[in-house]
Amino acid sequence: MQHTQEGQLFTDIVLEVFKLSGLLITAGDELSNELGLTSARWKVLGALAGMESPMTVSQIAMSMGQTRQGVQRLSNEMVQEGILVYEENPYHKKAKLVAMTTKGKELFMKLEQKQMPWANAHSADINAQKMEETLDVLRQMVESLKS
Amino acid sequence: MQHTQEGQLFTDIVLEVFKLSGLLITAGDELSNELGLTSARWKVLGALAGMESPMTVSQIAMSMGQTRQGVQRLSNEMVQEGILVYEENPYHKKAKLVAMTTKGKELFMKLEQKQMPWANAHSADINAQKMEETLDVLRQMVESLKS
DNA sequence: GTCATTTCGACAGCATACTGTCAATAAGGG
DNA sequence: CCCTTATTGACAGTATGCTGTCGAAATGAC
Repeated sequence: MQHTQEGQLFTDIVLEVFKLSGLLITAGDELSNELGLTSARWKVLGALAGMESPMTVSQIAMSMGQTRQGVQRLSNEMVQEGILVYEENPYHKKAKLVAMTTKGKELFMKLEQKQMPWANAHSADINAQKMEETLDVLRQMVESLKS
Repeated sequence: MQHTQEGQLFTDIVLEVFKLSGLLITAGDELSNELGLTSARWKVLGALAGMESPMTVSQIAMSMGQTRQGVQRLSNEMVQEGILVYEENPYHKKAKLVAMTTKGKELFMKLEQKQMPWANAHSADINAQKMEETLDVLRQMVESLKS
């Protein structure tokens, strides 16, 4: 068996995604570390900020594409530090809802203020139409791998 | 400061790359585990296979976009298991050259035979031209983040 | 209402990958 | 040749994220 043309491109993209992911985690850590956060915690805040209503740990994990155990560990630590708070869930007594505290919301706003110029600078020379198509391809790959 | 159009797309791509990377590592582990390997070790073999001549640990790490310490750990374990072997480096007495053993080469061939149909299947419904552009965008992002 | 199934929090264990540090070695400039 | 600098291997510590397991609780079918 040989790679099809698409299969070879797919494989090349896979290798590039591995490299890029490592660089992005490092960059995210650098952007967030002076606020006492990391890439992983930032992503939890981002998941919460992207929704109007608070979510359970499982729902956050689902939206991040990770396991609930990992998110549980992060959110427990962030509750300890006063960034998040567990609220009673009227629909489920055991699965508490995770919400940002005022401190958490302030942190996330500061992070966004640092992330925006960073993202703008690193994307200035990249064609927007090609980025749209990139996003589309990546989403297709995610969808294909989820099943 | 607000996101530019490109900055917003860049940010969306970043989040999708995080998701995809996790799924790909899991998929790679599944493909390789019955051969006693993992995604990380597979990548080391891939780096070696992509070059004609053997490389040092530092060179492998550089090509993988990782730190030499991590690759050193992986390669030490793989030497223990007879997959890799350290050879004397005529140009540097301390930095040994890493090479695949016969067993390592056989493993990598078997991995490729499993990876190809997997890649072909998951890419069959994705437009090749769009994948070319995706690869191009990802490489631009990697380049932008390296500096 | 009862019971099987699912979900949830917690914990343990493992693999990956980062940083920092250290001593030993190698490389290069004077 | 000597001495500063860079590279290398090894080790420790930390963070992330996976799997698996467990008991408790919630859910849903009947």
